[in-house]
Amino acid sequence: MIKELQKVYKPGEIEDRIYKKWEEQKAFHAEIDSKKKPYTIVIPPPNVTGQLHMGHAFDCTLQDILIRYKRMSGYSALWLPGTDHAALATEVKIVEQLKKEGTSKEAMGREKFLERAWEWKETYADRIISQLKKMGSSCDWDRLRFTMDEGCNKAVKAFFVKLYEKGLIYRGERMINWCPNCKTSLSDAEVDHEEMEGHFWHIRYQIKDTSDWIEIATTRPETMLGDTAVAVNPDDERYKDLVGKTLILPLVNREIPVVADDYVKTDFGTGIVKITPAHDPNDFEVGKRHNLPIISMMNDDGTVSEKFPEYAGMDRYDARKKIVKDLKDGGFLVKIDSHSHNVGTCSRCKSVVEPKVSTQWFVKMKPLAEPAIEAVRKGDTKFVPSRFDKIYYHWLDNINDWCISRQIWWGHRIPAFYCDDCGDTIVTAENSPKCPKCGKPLRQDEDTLDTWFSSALWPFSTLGWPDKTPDFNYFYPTSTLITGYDIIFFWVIRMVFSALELTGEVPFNTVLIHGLVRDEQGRKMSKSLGNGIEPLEVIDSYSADALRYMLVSGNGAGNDMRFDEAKLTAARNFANKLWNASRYLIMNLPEDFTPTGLPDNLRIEDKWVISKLNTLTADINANLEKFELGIAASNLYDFIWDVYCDWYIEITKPRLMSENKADVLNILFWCLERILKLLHPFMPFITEEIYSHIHDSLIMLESYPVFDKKYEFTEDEREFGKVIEAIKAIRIKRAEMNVVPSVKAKLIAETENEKLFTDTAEIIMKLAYCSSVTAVKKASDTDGMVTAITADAKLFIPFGELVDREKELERLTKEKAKVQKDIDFSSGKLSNPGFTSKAPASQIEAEEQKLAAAKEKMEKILESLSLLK
RNA sequence: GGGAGUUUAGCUCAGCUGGGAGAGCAUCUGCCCUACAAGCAGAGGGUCACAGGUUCGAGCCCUGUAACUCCCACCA
Repeated sequence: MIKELQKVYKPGEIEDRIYKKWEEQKAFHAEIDSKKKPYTIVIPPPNVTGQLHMGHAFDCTLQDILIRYKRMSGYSALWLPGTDHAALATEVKIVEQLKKEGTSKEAMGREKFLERAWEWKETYADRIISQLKKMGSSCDWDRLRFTMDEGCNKAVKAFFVKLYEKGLIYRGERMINWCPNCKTSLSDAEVDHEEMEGHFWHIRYQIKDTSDWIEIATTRPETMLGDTAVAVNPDDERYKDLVGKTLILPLVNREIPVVADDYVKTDFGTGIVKITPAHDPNDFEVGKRHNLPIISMMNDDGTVSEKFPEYAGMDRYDARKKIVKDLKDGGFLVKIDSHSHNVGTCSRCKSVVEPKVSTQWFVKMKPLAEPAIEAVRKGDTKFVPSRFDKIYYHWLDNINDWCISRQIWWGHRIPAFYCDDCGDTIVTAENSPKCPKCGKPLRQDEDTLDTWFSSALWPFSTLGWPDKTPDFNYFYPTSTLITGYDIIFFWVIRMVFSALELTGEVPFNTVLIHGLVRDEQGRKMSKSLGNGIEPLEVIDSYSADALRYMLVSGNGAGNDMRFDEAKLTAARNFANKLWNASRYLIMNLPEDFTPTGLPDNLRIEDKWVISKLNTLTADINANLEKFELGIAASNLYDFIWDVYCDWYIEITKPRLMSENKADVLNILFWCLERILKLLHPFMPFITEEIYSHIHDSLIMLESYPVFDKKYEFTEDEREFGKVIEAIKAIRIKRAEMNVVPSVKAKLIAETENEKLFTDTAEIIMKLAYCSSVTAVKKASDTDGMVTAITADAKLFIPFGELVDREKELERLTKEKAKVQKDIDFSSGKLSNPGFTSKAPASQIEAEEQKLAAAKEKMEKILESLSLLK
């Protein structure tokens, strides 16, 4: 039953209704089906820290296009959704919120705090899910997951226990990044490096029992409290005698040795370095080599330790000021230079992080990294675009052990237990284990795991691992991972090495990398700049289809894209165009129309459009397979707007108004169906809505069109192209002479191809505003007529009185020159032995055809010129 | 200090394995032609950053230069 479309396209009401319909019919649900091949995408789980931004909108659009395409192409297509607990990021947000309420997590206690966190999670996860739905995401909501749900917890414990048992997880005292504000350790990846203007404080230390001094330079003078040595390069002639001497540390009066170490550069600073093993990773290494004591001068919150009563409890920066002042007063400060240097900051709270020696849990990375490098090298996992494998390799080649323990509450508690009686450490997946020796209850480690420890398992923990579930067996490994280049090293590498370790397979075959969405000035969208654009607001004013189309069209894979209001308008207009084109056909269809497919006797213009649509179908499929979604999107735009609407619909108008229109209706119907299906992954809502007016079934569950040889009409396509060329030539002529469309004129077409022009006379009349078309081999009585020239025809129009002979002469001369250039170019190419001997035959043939066409055109121009004179 | 990306029409950007430069917006001209003025028909506008090289042929491949952007890195 055919149902009319409303006159005005109103996406708002349509989109919500359509989404509900999909959900009600369980259209997103993927079944295990042995007759189908699986295609799996796991969503990069958005953090439950807030709502979705434009980057998420981009990310989920790409995923939805691919999953809809694959679903329609006969795969059992699973898009598995979920959210990430985002341990530290979320905890920081909640702590902020508590602060506003005048309380703190310490005041609340762990249990109450976690209750609060779960409430937070519910709120934000719901919001994120509803936003994903707004975008049209066809996720299998029956399989919705969360990184801290039961299944993920089980996977995390299994992972931890396995690595521990293999000796790949260990606990130890190492130099780590410490955030004094969040009061937790951080991994290297969670530290941002910022260039900051700072100072170089030159301080002098006295050599014991002498009146000699040495001068050192430091950017962090407060750490001198923890100095346990001073180092020089062993090859530095200047300080040869100094090695082995003892110095008196100013203010503290501690005696410290001078040691020789290669780490010190002779050409930087004074060539003498203060060594503070507790507060600098390099110094820590130096300290190890020289057996230096580690003296920590700072508390976990960034205040000075009680060991230094003068400064105890002072914030690190206040202490710095006072220490500098005291050094100055004591005559120890030589000078202060300006110096810009890189400072590590906490990626969550932006505080300056402190290197700190601390007992933490680590993953030994080298043995895990090697197979991960190998997997990409072998091509088991491919990056698209391929250049991104460099980031991947670079990170893995230089990887250090991964600090996984965090001193926060929101997250997976580390499955390690300690017996206070016998001092044993037990790592187990059990919930309340007893000490195997003394049988006493054990104390669980207070710390939680880095959030990436659980997201590393996402592609398989969500499918049931560690159990061999039917889902896991069928849908794993997943097919394509889609994510931004900014989290390759956070997430992608961790998924690859954990998958290889735990499942023995790569987690996905392809990683499709996309860029960032920037604002209209090209800046990164961020909260602090306030330049973020809300996807929901865009959807309200332009529709989700338009947003999706805007995000995906015309941008190169892996490149950043600029948010562009004009592009959004264009996308909205495109949707509107499709709406109206569909509405036009539907209103011409009888209510009881039943399509009978393409008729047997197709006209040349029908074959033209069918053949072009067939080629488009091939191109779209090919581009989607290559992940060239942007190209596929613009291919569709061009075909729908230009070929289908502006040409074919216009061409068929006369036939549609005639008595015998069953054939043309069927052809138009066939084209529209195919167009809607091809476009559906890109603009799911509008295509589904239109489809519902011509069919009872869901378009999203129909088959995706594929190229079919029987719809290929190369010859007719080319022939009809000549008619189009003639129509364009006449239109140009009329435009030049300012003849309005309402003024029709007789047309005489002088051509070798009379039949073509006779057969298409009606079309030419309509589109080139003619009252009649006469095709002849040789025209007579054309004196004073206007001529439009194509390679295949000379077109005469009786606008003699409108012709300015001078102008016409000028125009023809110009065109002659242009065609002459073509002839020169082509014949030059063809007479070049290099070209004719080396170029492919098809290329040469094409060039010959071009030359012939240009020559024919030239003849006609010359003829017209001679008539004018 | 290493690495990557970008540089194409006034603006924002496409351009797949090398075969006479494209789109949208903007500008100009003319159109309500019974789907669409969120539209239709036309027009103008580019030494494809620069310099070399490879090739019969380069926006595309190679080398170098410049500008901008980003990522990584423990020079105190």
